[in-house]
Amino acid sequence: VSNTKATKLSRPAGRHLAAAPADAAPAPDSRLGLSRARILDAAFALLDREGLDAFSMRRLADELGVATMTIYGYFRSKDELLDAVIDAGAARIVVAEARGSWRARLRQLMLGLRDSLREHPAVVELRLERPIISPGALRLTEAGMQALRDAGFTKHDATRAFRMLFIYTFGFATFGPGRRAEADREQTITALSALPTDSYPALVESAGEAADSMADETVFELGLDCLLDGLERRLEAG
Amino acid sequence: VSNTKATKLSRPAGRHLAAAPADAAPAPDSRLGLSRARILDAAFALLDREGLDAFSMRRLADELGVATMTIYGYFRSKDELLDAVIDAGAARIVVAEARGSWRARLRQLMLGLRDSLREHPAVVELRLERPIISPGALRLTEAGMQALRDAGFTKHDATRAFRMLFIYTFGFATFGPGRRAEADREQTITALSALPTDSYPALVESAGEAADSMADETVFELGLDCLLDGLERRLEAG
DNA sequence: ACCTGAACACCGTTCAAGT
DNA sequence: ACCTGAACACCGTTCAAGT
Repeated sequence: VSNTKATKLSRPAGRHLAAAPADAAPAPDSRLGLSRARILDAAFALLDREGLDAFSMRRLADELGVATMTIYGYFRSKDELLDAVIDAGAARIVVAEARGSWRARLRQLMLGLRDSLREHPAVVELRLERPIISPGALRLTEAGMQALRDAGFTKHDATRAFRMLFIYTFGFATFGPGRRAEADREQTITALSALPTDSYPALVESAGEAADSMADETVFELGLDCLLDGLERRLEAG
Repeated sequence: VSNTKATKLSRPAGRHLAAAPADAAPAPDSRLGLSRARILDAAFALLDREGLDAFSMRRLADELGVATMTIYGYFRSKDELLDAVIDAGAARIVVAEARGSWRARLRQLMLGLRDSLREHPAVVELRLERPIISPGALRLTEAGMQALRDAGFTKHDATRAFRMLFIYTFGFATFGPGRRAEADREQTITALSALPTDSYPALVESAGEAADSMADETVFELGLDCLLDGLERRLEAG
């Protein structure tokens, strides 16, 4: 009942994976040793291994050695299953211990979130169509809100500041350098070298640097620190 | 041959929509008045109207009053068609005139990008799987690079700064308040009111503000200004 | 009760055939 | 030459039937 892939777990994947929300399908007493938890683990592994496009109920059932329709005894629909995957993914987000200044605490939280999202790209893809609020994700929000409130931000400003940091981090996980960072870098070189110098002077001049930035992981921290600079400035201005 | 939906066009949609890259399928001499441009316009309209999930080659063909396979005479595959949609979408991004300080220029550029992305959510969805470099998108990059180089950033720092702003803006378009902002706000209220006060004190205390922030459009500008603050600070520090 | 195969309404795409 | 229907290998899900 454990994940095939080694992942940072904030707590062991077990009972909370099996817990069904009130309006979800019930978990039957399986004859095949099936359970919501086991199905979710298999779904997670399949998603991490082959991505959202390759995921289907039929393939998941094959993976589990079970008829396709058997899964529908545990999850009402593909949508409900994917919602549960998100919940489980959010529960695996590492929430760092609160240490140091409000800046340091927020910085650590967002770096942890970035790392978690990088390990589960499918969760990021799924987020597109659903709001980002599940009990797991909210533990992170709680820690962030505590840091911001301790810093002196009002309730109004703290929620907006957290949301800005949260969206930035999800955005970077989505559009930042990914699995194909090196391929992206090369495609960028090709695209930029085809540009006419007279209408794209600044870009042609910096073509090498621009291509490198496509694979540059430190851009995340640059943006994060800039956001924190801005918050600090607003805090000082009152 | 014009779009059914009124959109900000940086230049009229016409010939550039029909132009095929070197490795794309050729555009035949149609008997039905079909062309790459007409197919792209229909695809754009369908995507904007019903979203990526509802989009299919069969539905697009229906829309055009044509057999499904006819489209394959103009685009080799669904993938090639969607790539062309992205190119056309990127070409529609409004690039503001360069006016005022470097800060003001970058700010305007990113607000224009945000507006363009909001009008074509499907383009954002498509971006997930492809690198963000097409001639249309690069006009924006060129304008941004000019502002940053004028400000005094090195080639290296300017590319990283632009990428950070670009990713932030795409992230906001993806994860920020969308069509269902009000629904998200309400779902958030529900989720937060179910939290136990003792383990989520900061969040429960700010539940109302947190829910409001889900639909708050001004968070985009808060983050943008924070990022620009950070850049300014780095510029002054040298 | 838990599990399953057949069937339905969809996909993208190949391929041979129409005009 | 441009266009098309049938066919293939896939989907998610319903529904009636197996054990």
